[in-house]
Amino acid sequence: MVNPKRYLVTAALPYANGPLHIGHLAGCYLPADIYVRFRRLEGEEVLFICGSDEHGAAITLRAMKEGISPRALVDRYHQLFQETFSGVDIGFDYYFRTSHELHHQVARDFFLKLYKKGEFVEKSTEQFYDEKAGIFLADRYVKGTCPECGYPEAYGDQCEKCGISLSPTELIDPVSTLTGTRPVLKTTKHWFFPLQKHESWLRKWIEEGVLGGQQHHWPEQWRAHVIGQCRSWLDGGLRERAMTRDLDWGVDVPEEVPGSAGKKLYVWMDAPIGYISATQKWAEERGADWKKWWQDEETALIHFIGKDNIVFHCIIFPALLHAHGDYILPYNVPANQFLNLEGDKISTSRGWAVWVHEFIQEMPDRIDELRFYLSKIMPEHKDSEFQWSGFMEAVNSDLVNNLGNFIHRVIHLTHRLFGGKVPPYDEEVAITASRSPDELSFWDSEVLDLFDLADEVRQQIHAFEFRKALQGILEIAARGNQLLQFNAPWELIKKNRVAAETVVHLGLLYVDVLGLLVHPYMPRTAAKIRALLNKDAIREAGELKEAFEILASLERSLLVPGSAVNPPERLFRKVEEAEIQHQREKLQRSPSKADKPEKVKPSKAVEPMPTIEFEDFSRMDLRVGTVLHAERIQGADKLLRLEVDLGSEQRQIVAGVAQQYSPEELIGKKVVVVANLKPKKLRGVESQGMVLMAEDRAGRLHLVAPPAECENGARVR
RNA sequence: GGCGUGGUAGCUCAGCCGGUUAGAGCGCAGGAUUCAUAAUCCUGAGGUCGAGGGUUCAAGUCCCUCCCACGCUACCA
Repeated sequence: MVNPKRYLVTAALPYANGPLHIGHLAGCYLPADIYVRFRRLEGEEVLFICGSDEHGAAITLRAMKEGISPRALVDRYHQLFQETFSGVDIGFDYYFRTSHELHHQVARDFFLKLYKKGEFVEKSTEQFYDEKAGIFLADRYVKGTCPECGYPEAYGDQCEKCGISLSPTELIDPVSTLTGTRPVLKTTKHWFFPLQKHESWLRKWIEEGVLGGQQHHWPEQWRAHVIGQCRSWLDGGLRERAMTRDLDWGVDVPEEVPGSAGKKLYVWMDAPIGYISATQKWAEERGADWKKWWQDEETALIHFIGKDNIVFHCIIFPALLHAHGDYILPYNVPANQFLNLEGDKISTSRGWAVWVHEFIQEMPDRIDELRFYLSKIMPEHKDSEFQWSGFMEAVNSDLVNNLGNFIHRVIHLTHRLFGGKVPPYDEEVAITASRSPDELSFWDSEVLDLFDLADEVRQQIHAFEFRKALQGILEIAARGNQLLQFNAPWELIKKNRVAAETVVHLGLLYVDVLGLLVHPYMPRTAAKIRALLNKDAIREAGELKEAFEILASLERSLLVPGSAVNPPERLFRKVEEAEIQHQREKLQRSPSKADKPEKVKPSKAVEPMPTIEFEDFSRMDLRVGTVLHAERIQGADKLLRLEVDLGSEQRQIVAGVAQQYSPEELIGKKVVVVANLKPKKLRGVESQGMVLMAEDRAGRLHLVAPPAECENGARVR
């Protein structure tokens, strides 16, 4: 493709279990919105799609906590999202939701097609099952004590205290969060998508931009961290991934698939299909064609996301789309990094965030200012930080002093010197160049200068460099200020009226161009600028393209001499210290500090564990053994494979002590072994027991050594 | 632990394929100016380019090691 005919732009589907914060906005919604608006100003055909992601275990869990149905929870956030987006002028063409019946249908069809093509592998695995509730438990439904740090509220997929990722079977004393009962392991069947089968074409597509022998896109236009992340996945070897779950809230696995009862699509398969279903819904409502957006090679699909989503949008979803066969693949995935807040990570659970819906309520007249500041600090290539003092500085110096004041200045001069009418311009009269007070210039070269500056902005947007483009816009305003400063039309008019007229006309031209360029970032401000100049409201229908053509042709100005200009109006108001102080205090009042689970150092005292019955203890079969053989396990830097003599038998045991003990050190050592522990595979090697270790203050492990006189197989009790 | 991205003036960041005294904006200091929302314009001070090695006539810019931040991922039974 390489030269797209139209653009299908998506922004990550927000997950309906919490409100939106500024990080979400800066991460993908704002850049997507800016991109879409800019492309439309250039007359391109664009469709902008998004919607609420409403399935998954976390939503059921959250709903249960609040004592409401998942439906009610999802409805609440869907509503809030829509209000929030429209409150900050994120202008989706269609905002859908994955709980909608049409989406279910589309997702099921998608799955069924892959199933029929034989793209899945069926596999049975053991998973925790809640006998009381009668359902299988997703990882997050299982809670227990973290084997790493002893935190008693760890989830089956991760401990929120120490951050280690877990599998539910690793938890000590696992408990179902649904019923509080102890879950049992049970076999369940799932459909897996073998990503490894797609590795070679994925690599070519990502690294060279080549798909099916054709140049699909230019990889150098993709961000470094996006490609890097993908390469890291590819190099690490792709694996099969389960595409289904045992859940009761989500998209059903199609009934045509045998054994589908009770199975739902994995949310990460379900959600991106939402982009497709949303497009279909949009098309259905206005009798448009959705296929050209998803099936025409000349459509550029662009996913705006945060960096945590890269693998899904660059590897898994494209692989699914490709396997399906009917769809185009993303043209670019401009993922942003993360936005921090006042020195700390934004955290929904800790309440360390600036909520967008609250901002809208508290500062309803500062929406453009928020969009501006977030654009200015957008984490395009690395994490960045939102600071209220930064917000104040940016608004006051960039918007009030530079941009706002310049526009006000020009409009004011037009009224003061020329009775509020656009003055004529003279191509022959010499004026001082805006670029330097020592250079003479003329109309043509000044117009072309302006054109060049604006064109630079254009190119930056095309390259997804929204910060640079914004800088370029501010530079245009600064250039405008220089033009006025160097020529001083308020003085010049006394000696050379024609020159003064030309300078002010040029100033108005700057204002007009700024009005257009600023629109994607600050649509409200752009509307005010248009109104000042008495121009039609921006309809995002090629206005910029037209303006560029006129400027480049030098045949006429964008403004008609003699036409009226409205009286100056303030575009921006300074932010006072008190305003941001209020916001800072609000942030400090958040539950954040108190609740923040501190990262535990290994030296931390181990908390006492609950009392157990004697029988609980006696169920353990502890034996004395001798290490006969020890060796490293390939690809594992913490694991050793041990062969231990337990008297009556030899066992293979995997121990995570490679960093403290070398294999040689262990051979011949007497150890205490838990002999009746259920075997488990670690790094592909089965471990038939566990060697007891004591942990010292630094977290290092030491063998628990039985007395030398005990023989192998002796019981420990 | 592995991988990825980043670590450049007080702050926010540019610096592509290595090449003269390392740049911009904000902030700060001095000056000019008064048409404008005490705005603008000019000038200036400020950096051993995360640390340490190496390659080269020449290195923020390439290579190695290490440290820090963030993300992804994984095997401490």
